[in-house]
Amino acid sequence: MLMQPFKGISQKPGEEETGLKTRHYKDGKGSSQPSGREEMTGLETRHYNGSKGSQKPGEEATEPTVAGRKQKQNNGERPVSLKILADYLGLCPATVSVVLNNVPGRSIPAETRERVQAAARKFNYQPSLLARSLRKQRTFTVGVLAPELSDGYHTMVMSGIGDHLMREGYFYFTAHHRHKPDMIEEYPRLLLGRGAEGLIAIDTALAHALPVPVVAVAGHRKIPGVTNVVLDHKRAAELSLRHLHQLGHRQIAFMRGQPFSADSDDRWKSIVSVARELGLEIRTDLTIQLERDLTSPELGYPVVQELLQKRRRFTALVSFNDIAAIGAIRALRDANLRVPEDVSVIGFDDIPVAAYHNPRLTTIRQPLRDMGETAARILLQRMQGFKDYPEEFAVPPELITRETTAAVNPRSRRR
Amino acid sequence: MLMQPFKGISQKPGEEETGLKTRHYKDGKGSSQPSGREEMTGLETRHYNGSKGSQKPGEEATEPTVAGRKQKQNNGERPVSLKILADYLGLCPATVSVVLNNVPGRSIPAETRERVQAAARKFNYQPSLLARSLRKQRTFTVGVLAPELSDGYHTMVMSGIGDHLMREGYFYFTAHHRHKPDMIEEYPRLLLGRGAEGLIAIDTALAHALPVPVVAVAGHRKIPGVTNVVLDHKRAAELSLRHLHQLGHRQIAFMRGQPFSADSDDRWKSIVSVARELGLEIRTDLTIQLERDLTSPELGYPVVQELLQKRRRFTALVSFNDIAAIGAIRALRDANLRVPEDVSVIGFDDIPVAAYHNPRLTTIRQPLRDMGETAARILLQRMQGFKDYPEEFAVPPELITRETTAAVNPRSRRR
DNA sequence: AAGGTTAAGACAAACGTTTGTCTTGCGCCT
DNA sequence: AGGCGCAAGACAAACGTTTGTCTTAACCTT
Repeated sequence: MLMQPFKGISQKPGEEETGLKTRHYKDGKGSSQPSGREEMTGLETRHYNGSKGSQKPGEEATEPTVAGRKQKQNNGERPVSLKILADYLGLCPATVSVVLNNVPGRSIPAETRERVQAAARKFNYQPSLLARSLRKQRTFTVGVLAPELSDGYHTMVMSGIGDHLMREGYFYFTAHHRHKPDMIEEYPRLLLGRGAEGLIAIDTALAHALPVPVVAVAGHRKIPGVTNVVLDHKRAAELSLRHLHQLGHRQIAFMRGQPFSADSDDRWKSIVSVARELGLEIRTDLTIQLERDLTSPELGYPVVQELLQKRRRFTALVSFNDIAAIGAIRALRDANLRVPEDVSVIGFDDIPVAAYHNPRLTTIRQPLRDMGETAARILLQRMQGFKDYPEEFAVPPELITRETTAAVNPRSRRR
Repeated sequence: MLMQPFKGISQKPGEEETGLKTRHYKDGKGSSQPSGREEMTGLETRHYNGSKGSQKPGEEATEPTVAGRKQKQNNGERPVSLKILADYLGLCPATVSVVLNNVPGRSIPAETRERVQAAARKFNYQPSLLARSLRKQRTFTVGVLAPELSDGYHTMVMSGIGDHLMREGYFYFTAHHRHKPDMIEEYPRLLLGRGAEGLIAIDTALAHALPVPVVAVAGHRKIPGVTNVVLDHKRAAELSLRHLHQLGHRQIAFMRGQPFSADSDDRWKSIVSVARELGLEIRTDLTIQLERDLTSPELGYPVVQELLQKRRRFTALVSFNDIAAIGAIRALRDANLRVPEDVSVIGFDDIPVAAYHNPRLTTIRQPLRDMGETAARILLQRMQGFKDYPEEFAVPPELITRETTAAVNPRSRRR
């Protein structure tokens, strides 16, 4: 009993420890000789150089085992740690870490290097990012906050975010808040507690900046220190209004988004501004205002019904988004108006539904996936200390011409 | 200089330390008296009982500061830790931890308790889940693996998963693999390295079980040890076929899903079985096979065109899913067939698009959100050591009757 | 007054890493 | 032979918690 076999990795019964010549990393607990270093000097060759002879290369990996002193019931079977690996190799954990991370400036002979790497493979060593994060004060993790996970808009942005983050080796927590203010308040804190080094908030009424970099996508408010990735609404308005204008439309109805949201305010302001440039009149009796919940299915239906009851003449409708446009089209059809023959309708977003709808929806495409990627990119830059970021980052939209817009029809049976 | 003020939380210039009577938690570095404990006994009142007098309640919180010896450049501004809080309170971190976690069986006087809680609030203390996780070997984190983040099917499941997990106080990492085998192999390992205690894989061709509990949703393969949450395909087939049967349809075309997927195999087997029960014939010349990529937009279009060229008579089409159904309907219309007057079409999934489509799609609803919740529930149970779980968990579908199915039309101009 | 009990909280070890510093032996130089 | 430089790797201290054990003073009992 002068020398125990290395703790932590159990030997197969067949192979004795004699051939292994492992060396103990002194940790003062496992070895039975408290001050036995001197006695062991004979064995303490710095260079471990006998393993290959006694260990057949093709041999199966022996099962790693928990190293705990008290050896609590060994189900649970913890994954093999650096320490266990080091014990097995007769090295100190630090050295193993150095090898596995290719730390520059540390000289490790090729043989040791290979030995360590082979052992890591053999035991399928997976470093604990938890421990690493704690030590390095760096988690490579960010938090993503969205109102909803089942909504096409948000998930498309998330998809872009995910693409970029994973490409850069980051992982992310997702949390959804359903626009509940207390959750919007609480989750960022929780995410930071879990080590998120940055936060992306999609379509969220964030209250304030945080002690980590924050990037918003279509943020509801402008918050100092928070970069807001938004659509270039001016360009969007130009695309849709010019399109309709070129088709001959002069009497255009408009749908406004919910109030108190920077995003929908911006959209509206841009429309007003571009309409003025084009000499188009925005009539209040042709303007309808959407209620709060923008994801409700038949969003556009009732408001357009209401509009139709006014019996005002219009040849085109600019919808706040695609969902509302679809509801609007249904309302128009139910009133025996054809789209696009009698009324042209243009949507916004280009959600996946839009291309499938019958008729296919003409719309302004928000490059949502790009916006997500952009947000992730900016966040990572800011996390690397890049200070010179814009307060707002506008992404250009695209006009997708499909089937719901057409030239004004002189023979149309309008009201 | 006999006593320094507590390190780690900087005082406002105005308020002197005299009134604070903090007590040093002995850590051997900050205090200038290495063996000065005896000399300090006069100050070492166990009960901290003078702060209220000198600290006005309404007073703003002083800014916490990094405690590091070397006091590296103090931007970065680390969040306040248990140790800092303890130093401030003149307690030991362990005690603060005990109070903040309400550890049972430890006696802490109410006054101390309140003092600690007040300080935690004051400095907005947020425990490091990282450190906690490392210590407790418990992360309250799971991983969620999906092919895609922008797809309605997957995100609806994710939404259910997220709901349940957050409700139970868990957070989760999301990773998407786009069906790439190497990522399907790699991500689970990475997720475990980050401390995930369990894994949910949606629509994924997982290769093997893992050292943590795994639950699949619509898993491609049956893997021992992995609970698979699937739709009750038998019931689904009954719902759709009985529906069409009752409407008088006898000549029915079928669309099969991609091969080598357990999920689509099960669907098909159930259809065959139920058709037999109902005495419906499944004709091979009315059966079309879908290609691999099921999320491609116009999935159903070409295959139905091909079918139509055969000039076989059929009055109804059972589609593999909603997306394909929409493509199919377009193909039918382009061939001057009306839906549902000439051909009834029934979809599968009830994706959000389905209700918006024109005509609204009759379909079999997969309770995707429920399936996600169920998967999360099962996972959590298994993580708590619950062993008695089923290998497969079937969730019942629902028939959603909308506008694309109708009774067989005797005056139909069929081919 | 001695001993026992208990309340309050300190202490230390541990979780699994990383990193700055230190030790030791070896080879080389003059 | 003494000194130097360097290669190889050990050592120890952190990162921020939690938890089992230990200490101390006060209180209680007889």
